[in-house]
Amino acid sequence: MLLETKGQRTRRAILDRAAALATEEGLEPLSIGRLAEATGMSKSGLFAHFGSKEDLKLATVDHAASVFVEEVIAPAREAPKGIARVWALCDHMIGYSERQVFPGGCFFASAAFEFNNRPGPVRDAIRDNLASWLSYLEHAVEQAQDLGELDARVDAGELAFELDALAQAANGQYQLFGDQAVFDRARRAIRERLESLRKIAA
Amino acid sequence: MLLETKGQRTRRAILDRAAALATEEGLEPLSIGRLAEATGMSKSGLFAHFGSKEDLKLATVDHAASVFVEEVIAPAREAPKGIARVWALCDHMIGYSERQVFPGGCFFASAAFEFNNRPGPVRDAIRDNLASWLSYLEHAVEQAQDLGELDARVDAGELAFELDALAQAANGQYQLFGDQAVFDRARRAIRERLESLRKIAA
DNA sequence: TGCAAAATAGAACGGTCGTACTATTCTGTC
DNA sequence: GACAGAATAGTACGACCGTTCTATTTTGCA
Repeated sequence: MLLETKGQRTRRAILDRAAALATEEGLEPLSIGRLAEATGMSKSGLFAHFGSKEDLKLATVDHAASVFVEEVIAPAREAPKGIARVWALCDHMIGYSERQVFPGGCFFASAAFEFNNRPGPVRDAIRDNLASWLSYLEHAVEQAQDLGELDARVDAGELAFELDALAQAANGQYQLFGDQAVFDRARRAIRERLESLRKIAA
Repeated sequence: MLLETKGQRTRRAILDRAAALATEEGLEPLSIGRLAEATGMSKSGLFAHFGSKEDLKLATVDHAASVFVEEVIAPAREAPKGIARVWALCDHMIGYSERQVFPGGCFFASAAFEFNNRPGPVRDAIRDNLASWLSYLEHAVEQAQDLGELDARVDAGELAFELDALAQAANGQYQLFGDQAVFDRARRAIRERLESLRKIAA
């Protein structure tokens, strides 16, 4: 038996397309028929991989989460703990938006706004993923503070909020205005904010 | 003849509901039937006010823009030019989100993400409104610099980007997490950023 | 190579969508 | 108070939605 059965391979291919299309057209309005057409499958053949559209949406969110980890979290983990890692997280977050890993920008930014006010498991999954990102960023800030690299008087949650806000704004404005300069703008703002809080080694 | 004919009154009531519902359900998926039900009208009766759904969407965006001006721009214009007005713009922007002028948060934040990748007049209208907000904020920053209240070495566009990012993040996170503390968080970050750039009167 | 099981396709369902057409009710002016 | 025109309602249409059921093809191990 191969490492991956054919069904699993197809399923992953579907979810890849689904996550991509969801950032362009939205997760809810992305129809089974549209997705089947985009993957060259029949509606029912595709549908059989998921019990329902709700399941498809949930699986798409999960898939996008693993892409995010792969593209942002994992590479940043290679940077040393401290300011370097905080910076790496922000930089890779912006890079993931800039490189258009998803054609419509950050999957979770789009999905969060779409499901803001639609209670249910899909919204919960999106919320949990974003909360987890924010708390990971906050944790990295705390590490930098514990290492004496960052001013410990600033609230870690507050700083994480600010850094994420800048990265998110770059993502959103690039999608809307199409000007890549926003990425530099966000990077510079983040770098300057971090520098302003850097502690000289005692 | 009255100042406003009955048709105009109805039309405005429809657009009020449409803008509100759009922030909850989205502008595209908000159907004519759904909106008719919400306003107690028949589908066709409502539809007759707009030649097409596209027209309805465009009218809704215009209506939301006038609400935004009324709730954010106009009150901020009462603050004196300079740092005070920059602060007032941000503070009212956050307040407009906090008070839930639209039940699903800032109309343009939701709409921008929804129409990011859907070319057409609706996307253009949303983009133009957001561009106009950003340039107005930038202009206020420039005024504060010209008045010698703000460090003139910082790029006005860059600072406007940062301030807007913080306000937008508060809007987004509140919608998703429901914790009002993000508004204080954004206000504090904005206030501290402005204070760090305040120039002592020469 | 054969064969059960997995994967995919086809056709059909009730429901809702945006829209067009026609009929009815309401408004405001003379 | 009548009457033209505006405002609203009723009905119907084709298209697509998610989903179900049944048939067909493909897969991978015995």
